[in-house]
Amino acid sequence: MDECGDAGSTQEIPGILHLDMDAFFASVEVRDDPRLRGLPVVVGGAGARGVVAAASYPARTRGIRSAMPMASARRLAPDLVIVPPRIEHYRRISARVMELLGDVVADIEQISVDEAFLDVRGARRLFGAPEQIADLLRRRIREELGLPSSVGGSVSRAVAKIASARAKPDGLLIVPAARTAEFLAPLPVSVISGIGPKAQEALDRIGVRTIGQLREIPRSALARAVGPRAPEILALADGSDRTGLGHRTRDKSLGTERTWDEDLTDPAEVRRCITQMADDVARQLRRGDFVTRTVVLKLRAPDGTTITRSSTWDQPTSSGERLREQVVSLWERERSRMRRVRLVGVRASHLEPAAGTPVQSELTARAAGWQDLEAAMDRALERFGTHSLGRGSTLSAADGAQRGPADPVPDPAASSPGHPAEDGPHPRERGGR
DNA sequence: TCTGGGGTCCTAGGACCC
DNA sequence: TCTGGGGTCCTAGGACCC
Repeated sequence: MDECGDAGSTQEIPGILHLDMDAFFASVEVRDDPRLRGLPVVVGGAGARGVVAAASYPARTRGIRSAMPMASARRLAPDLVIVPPRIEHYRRISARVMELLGDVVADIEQISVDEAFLDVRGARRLFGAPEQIADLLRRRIREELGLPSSVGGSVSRAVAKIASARAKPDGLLIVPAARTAEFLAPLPVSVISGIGPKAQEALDRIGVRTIGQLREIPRSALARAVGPRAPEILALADGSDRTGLGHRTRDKSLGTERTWDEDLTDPAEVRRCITQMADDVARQLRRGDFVTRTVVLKLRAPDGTTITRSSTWDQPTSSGERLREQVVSLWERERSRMRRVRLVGVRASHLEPAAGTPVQSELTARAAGWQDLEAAMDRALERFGTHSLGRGSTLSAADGAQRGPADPVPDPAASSPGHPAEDGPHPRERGGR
């Protein structure tokens, strides 16, 4: 600690913590099936185009990482245990984690299923210094949920997040204010949230690989490489960033997409698929009490070329009928150009809360009838499950043929309960393509 | 057997209004 | 008659994150 407490700002407390669950999905699966302990376990799709969503530490020592194609993971570890994801299960556990955090710290910003920022500056009187609070949180999560987590602490959220990644697995790292620049200098620029593969490449071209180097280059060069975030990143690099907790805003879009192991070639099948997806999205809207004004169709060709086509209404809706109509007409305009399709997606954006939103202007008796029908279908689906109901046109002979990458292929070795496991993906492990 | 699925945010051009 | 600029909305694409 030598000069640490006073060198920089006077007594500045590194009171922003970032707590990240270690290999979250994978850790949950191992916890639930102790036979998996010590094995290379991944959670993810086992199909031809599946990827790793989370990898246990034994899997990581074999070189397996999140976002890696499952085929590559299998090559690295022939004895790989592949567990299909149980997203709902992880969500419930995530909620428990957040409850535990809330028992100790009032100021929390959850940023994903397995991580949260905490401002502990107000909890010191009751629970002690940030280190002690972090220990307490990690211990409780371990004792009550049987799961490992890591915590980073700093005067800013960006540095706290970097610190938690350096602390993994199962560790704690607090960076004193005065040591921030020194801590960051040797780290690769890729640890910065927002520096993805493209920005990294651009920086690499001008000889910048570490945060220390990044601090030395002219602002204009930095701006060219990373765009409008340059000032923010510069503040981070020199340790002056003081960004604290943000506030969660409500959802802005919601959707679903699917990649096929084999490309779709039959237009009727594509149509059926987007119809079902539109219904599904509408159902999610109603469940969340949302209406939408914009629906987006996403198509990916076999070569990876991706297009989106959207359409916006004057009045918001949550009607599956309207989404279907719109998304099918978007498809009709593109189908001649997209003869083979690898991915199809439907998304609703410009979400608004349903309460108080004037419903579609043409809410005539007929439309009202549709809404009643859809509400009844929602209730039936809740009771009997997803496969109990469907519109006539979506239930066709081809239905059984909708094999997807998600076909749970329980890994040969493990007759495990099969679920995904994920480690809080490390900051740089996933990237855009 | 080369690349998932859920999202957010930003940019840029065109249309349109003033 | 010729000309401008700002603001906003929509669409499309892309980078990035977990």
